[in-house]
Amino acid sequence: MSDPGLACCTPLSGTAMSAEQAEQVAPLLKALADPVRLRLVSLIASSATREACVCDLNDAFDLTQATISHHLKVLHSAGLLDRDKRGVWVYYSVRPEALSAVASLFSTSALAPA
Amino acid sequence: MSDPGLACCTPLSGTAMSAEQAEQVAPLLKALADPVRLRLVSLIASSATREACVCDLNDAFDLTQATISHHLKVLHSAGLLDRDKRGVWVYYSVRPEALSAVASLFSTSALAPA
DNA sequence: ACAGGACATCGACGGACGTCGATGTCTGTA
DNA sequence: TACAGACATCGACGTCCGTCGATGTCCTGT
Repeated sequence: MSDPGLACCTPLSGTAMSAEQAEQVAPLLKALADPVRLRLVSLIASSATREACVCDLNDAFDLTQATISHHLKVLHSAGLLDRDKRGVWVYYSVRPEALSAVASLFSTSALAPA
Repeated sequence: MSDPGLACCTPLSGTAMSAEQAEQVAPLLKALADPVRLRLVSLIASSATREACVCDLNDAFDLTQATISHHLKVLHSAGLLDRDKRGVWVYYSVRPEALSAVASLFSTSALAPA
């Protein structure tokens, strides 16, 4: 709200991300913005079968089973992981669409570095 | 920690992200995991000169100047924004290295969708 | 039917987060 | 030198987050 003749800079070109788009993507980033959850997704994504059962994920961390279950729930609620119960075990797999939705933020959208 | 003969799945191939790498990138994601901060970075990155002064950024939101200043500080502390005071005004610009560090997560690392 | 294991849920606790009004600091101008 | 404006900092408030122990639910083998 500066004086017209005293502008400090050009008034921000209009190709930036919309507020709605930001509100949509931020929860995905928030779900990933934790070291444990980041490693969880990475462990599942780098698995040979692109999925992993909770028991093996538990063993990869020095955390309680309740805590790992909580983090998996957060990732699942955010739409980043799929959940598949097979018998006694539960298998989580990554949702490529969700991950690429975040990836496109940094390549094609207004956040592209170049 | 299941019985050897009773494994529920292969014990997670070893190409996943390290704990140290996760601890390093998570703060960057946490800084971006907010709608306001996401728009701030987008506004600055999409600006013609790749920078923006705080006064214009203030006008783009229905938030207090103190709140915007706080968000800019968070982004700056995370290494995502550069700060340059020129006279009365302060100009923020994106740090391409930081942004591409996050971008590489989703393209080349263990989080790549394909 | 029963026992045991895999996983989810609950309740609680300490700490971090987003926002605000008020105030401080610095810079250019009258 | 005094003033006004741009931006940062401070202190406070309510809310959300990460973690835990305890408990619940569901499945499988005996």
